[in-house]
Amino acid sequence: MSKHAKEMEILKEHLEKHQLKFTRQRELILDAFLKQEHITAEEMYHQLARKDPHLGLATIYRTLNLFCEAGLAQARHFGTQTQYDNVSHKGHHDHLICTGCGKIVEFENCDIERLQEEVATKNGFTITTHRLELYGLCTRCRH
Amino acid sequence: MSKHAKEMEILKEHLEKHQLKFTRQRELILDAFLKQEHITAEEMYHQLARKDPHLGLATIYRTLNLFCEAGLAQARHFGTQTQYDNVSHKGHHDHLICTGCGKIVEFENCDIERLQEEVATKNGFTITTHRLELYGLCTRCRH
DNA sequence: ATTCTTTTTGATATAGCTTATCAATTTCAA
DNA sequence: TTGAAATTGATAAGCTATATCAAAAAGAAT
Ligand SMILES: [Mn+2]
Ligand SMILES: [Mn+2]
Ligand SMILES: [Zn+2]
Ligand SMILES: [Zn+2]
Repeated sequence: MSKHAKEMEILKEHLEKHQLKFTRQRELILDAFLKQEHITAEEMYHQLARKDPHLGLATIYRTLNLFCEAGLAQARHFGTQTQYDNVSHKGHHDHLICTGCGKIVEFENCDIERLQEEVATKNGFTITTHRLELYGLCTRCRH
Repeated sequence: MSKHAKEMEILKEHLEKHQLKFTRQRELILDAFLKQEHITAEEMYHQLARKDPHLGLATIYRTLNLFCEAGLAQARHFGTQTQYDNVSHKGHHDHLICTGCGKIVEFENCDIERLQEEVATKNGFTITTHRLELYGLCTRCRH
């Protein structure tokens, strides 16, 4: 049984349901993706260039977006770059981002989530999504 | 005394301090900017085209970025578009954004801010900036 | 295994938004 | 009034992501 059997199964189910095909590229990209917590399309492109020099950048983008539709990934826009977040094994969370070294730390805070709902209700809004990012310096970069 | 005398003064002080010049375009753009809470460069371009059809889009961008440096504006990236936020008369705040009609509501919540600091400290981070946006539907768009 | 339809891929063009370039113009201090 | 320095407007270029399209691959049916 492969290391990423469960996620591979989720992908295959999504593919079947939408009459899409299982390809060598999709398998390759999923394997690489699941080894990371957060990765950009560009990083993945360079990383996979070693395994398959002919893999196109457009295919990387298309496939990562496919993973988003299948619920395995989420696109996150941090600063200027777009990180694809491997959410196959985790629930909702927000991020701390170090502007020094690029380190990303995930966190969950129910109190903040609850206060957000309160703010929305007070203003007559119904929240569908939100975005909370804390930018700063990590311990190492502060020194 | 002009309606935007105070802000005009802030701009002039910034210009002097940085050996920049006070121009007709900067005055025109500041006047238009201060009438809005949030505006995109593109919107401002079209709005001012009536008053001065020769005003270039690059000048709009340059000038709005100048206002950011002078502390009169802040660039905010909501969804795909960049809104310039008129912060001349207000302190820190976050936003509720209606994905139906584009309405933007500002809010301040000390409890959320405090919890953010807590989260950062717990993870060894020192926050320099943050970003909190709540996306959803306003009362009108929900019906 | 072969055929055949549909989807996918890779190379590249294009889009959308913002900044860079640069000659001509304007500002403003001397 | 003069002249150095900054600004402007038109447009090219940069950057990231998507669109295009002919060739290739997938996979169901035979
Ligand atoms: Mn994450
Ligand atoms: Mn605002
Ligand atoms: Zn760091
Ligand atoms: Zn609305």
